[in-house]
Amino acid sequence: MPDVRERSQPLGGRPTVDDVAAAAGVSRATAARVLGGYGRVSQATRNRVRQHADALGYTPNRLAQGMVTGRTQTLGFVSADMQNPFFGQTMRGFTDVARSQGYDVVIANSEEEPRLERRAVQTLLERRVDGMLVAPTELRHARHLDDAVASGVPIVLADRSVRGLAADCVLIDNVRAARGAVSHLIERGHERIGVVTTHLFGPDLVAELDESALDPWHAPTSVSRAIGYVGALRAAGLPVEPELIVNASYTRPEAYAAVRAMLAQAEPPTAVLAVDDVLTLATFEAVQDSGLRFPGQCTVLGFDDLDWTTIVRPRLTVVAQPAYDIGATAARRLLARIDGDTSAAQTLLLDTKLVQRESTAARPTAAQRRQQAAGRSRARTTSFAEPS
Amino acid sequence: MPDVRERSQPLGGRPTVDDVAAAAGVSRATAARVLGGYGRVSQATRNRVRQHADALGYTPNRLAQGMVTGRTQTLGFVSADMQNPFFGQTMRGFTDVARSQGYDVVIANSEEEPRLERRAVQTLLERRVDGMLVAPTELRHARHLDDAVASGVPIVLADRSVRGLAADCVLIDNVRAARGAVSHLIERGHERIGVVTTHLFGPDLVAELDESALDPWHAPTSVSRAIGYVGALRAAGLPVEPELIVNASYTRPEAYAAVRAMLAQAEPPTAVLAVDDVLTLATFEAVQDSGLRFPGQCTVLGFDDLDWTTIVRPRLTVVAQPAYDIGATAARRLLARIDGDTSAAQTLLLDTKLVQRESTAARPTAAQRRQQAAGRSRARTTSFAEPS
DNA sequence: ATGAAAGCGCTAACAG
DNA sequence: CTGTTAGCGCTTTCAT
Repeated sequence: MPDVRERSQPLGGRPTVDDVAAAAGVSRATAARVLGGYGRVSQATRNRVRQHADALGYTPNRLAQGMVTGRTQTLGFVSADMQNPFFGQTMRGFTDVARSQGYDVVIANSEEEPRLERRAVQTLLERRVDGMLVAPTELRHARHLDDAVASGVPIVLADRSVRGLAADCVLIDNVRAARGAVSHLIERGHERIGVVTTHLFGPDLVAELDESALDPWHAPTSVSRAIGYVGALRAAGLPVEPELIVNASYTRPEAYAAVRAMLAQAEPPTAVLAVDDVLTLATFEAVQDSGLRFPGQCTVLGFDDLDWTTIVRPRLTVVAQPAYDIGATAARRLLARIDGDTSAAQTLLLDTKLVQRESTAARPTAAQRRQQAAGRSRARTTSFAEPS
Repeated sequence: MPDVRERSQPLGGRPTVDDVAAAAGVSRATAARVLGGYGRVSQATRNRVRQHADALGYTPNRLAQGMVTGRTQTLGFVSADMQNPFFGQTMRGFTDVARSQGYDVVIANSEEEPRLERRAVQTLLERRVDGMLVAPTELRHARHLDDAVASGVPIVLADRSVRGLAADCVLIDNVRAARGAVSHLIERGHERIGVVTTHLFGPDLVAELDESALDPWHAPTSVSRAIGYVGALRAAGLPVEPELIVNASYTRPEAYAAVRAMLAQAEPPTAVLAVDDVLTLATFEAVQDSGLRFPGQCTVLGFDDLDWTTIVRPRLTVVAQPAYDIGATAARRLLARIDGDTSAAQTLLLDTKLVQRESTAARPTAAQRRQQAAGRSRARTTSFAEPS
């Protein structure tokens, strides 16, 4: 058995390959070969080196390895907010496949701020990550990403894509997903359907939301989804009514108030699509509190299949995004690039799923449809039973 | 203006300090001094170096820096599951303060598996992180953490603590938090209170849950909270009834079933405490579906203040944990250690908050209390209106 | 104020 | 199969 203290460490100084080599009585190269698991070494010396290595408590230094190999076995992940469930799942998928291939991941969040995103990307570059995922903040143009791509670091965009950027991209077809959801509502007999979205900016929302007027591939996801909503109505020959389009700011209280306001109009919608998890929460609450209890009077169809959507009664029908898969797929793309894939940048569209639950099980009643057609005053229904 | 292509890079090879030095016509040391921001350099040469640096697109190599300085400006974060909202918030707090001090963070999740945790810690050690947070899986003993501490890397435990480990620790007083919640229920007149927890293991749950029988500081959080529940009942002179203690496995469907079963007994509780977010979700759903509508018949008090707790009516009273602060505080502790703080390991107890909302606003009715006393058959109430 | 030289810990030819 | 020799890009004495 080798001695445990063959060479004392000078204060936090961990043993190195040289220490192990000296202890085992072999050259640095040989020790490095067995410790690093490359080259050929006889079984005998291999054992001896290993023995001394863990007697000394040897821990390889990845910095040094990266220094010479040029690979750090590290991937970067920059998203708007790791706390958001969507990105949380995406991150999970990303790290899972990364780890399965021996990669670790360093994270950074941009908070939707271009400045922070730039800084994050810069830091990752300094750390010499082997590749990075970014959920970009600026969709029309991102100089720092162009530079990064040009420098040769594999980059994969997730959730959103940047116009003209030559990088792989993993996302869903937001227009299609929203269109499918609204079509589902139309099939179930709804004719007056609202939408709760955000990030619209033009003075004329309806015109803005025409698919031909705006490139939905480089627009915020909420806008693309609103475009899908309009598309579905148009395809069904239904009118697009500005008063049914809620352009809320991205906070729950404000979205709540905006939805309540929409619901308070003379002819409220019989169904409303909310285009992301936060808006879904706010919309659900607003509909519930408005007294327009669904699914009888007003149905909610949400985005993102979070846990709570199944504890409410009726359970919510939602458009589920493959968040985990987006992350996992992005990581795989990155690893492929790292392994030398030099094919043209590709955009991977992952499927969304309309999870049909009770909130859209019922169709509007005959009375409601009459009302829709005639435009009478708002129907009343019993509100939620209050705590006794 | 310096030339943009002063020295061509041989294929992904980024410009180095030497390149910049050559371009600027100074020595490597001088260039390094201005680029690294240390030592004294005249304003004139400093400008010149900077100029050439960004003309070349110089990006410092942190690996090399770490190699020589021994500091990587990196912190590690290993938790059970980054996807869990609690850890998501903790991670956010952690990374926020880390970044504010120029540190990045690499993450890993243990999935509650000791083997994965060990591997994660090992990897972080190889990466020479300057410190790491770990939410430990094994609470009685963790050799790998002892080793890590011994090797000199600052470690901070979060959410849970390991017996006998000489490391800083940031968590809440779980016993106290649960006791406070149950006391709140008792004050509101409840006398028959249930608890939904997990990870209990003994044959005699009640005996096991005696604070004197088990060290709650090194038990799973759910067990510590159950101990707090028992403590509150005992302090109020109320009996601890085994049939009111649900020991569910940590999955929503199983917890749901277990709670339904408890609720189906002849004398259901008038209030039940769920000790974490998942169990709260399951408990809420079970109470709702049981027809024992709260707060009239049965009240739920949950753990973790998630978004959905305010969309249900009545809104849920919960014990809120300072998840973000746990992460932020842990990071600060780590940074202090890195900066040379050699004081004894300290345990920081952060406050929880009982967020009182509607679910515990009402007291049990006279009828219920009579029933509790007499032990009659279960009361019936109108169930939720079903979709029409 | 600036330069020269010596490594940090490891891998990668190239010899033997 | 094993040893020798160069560095990777940077910081850091120690001189000048």
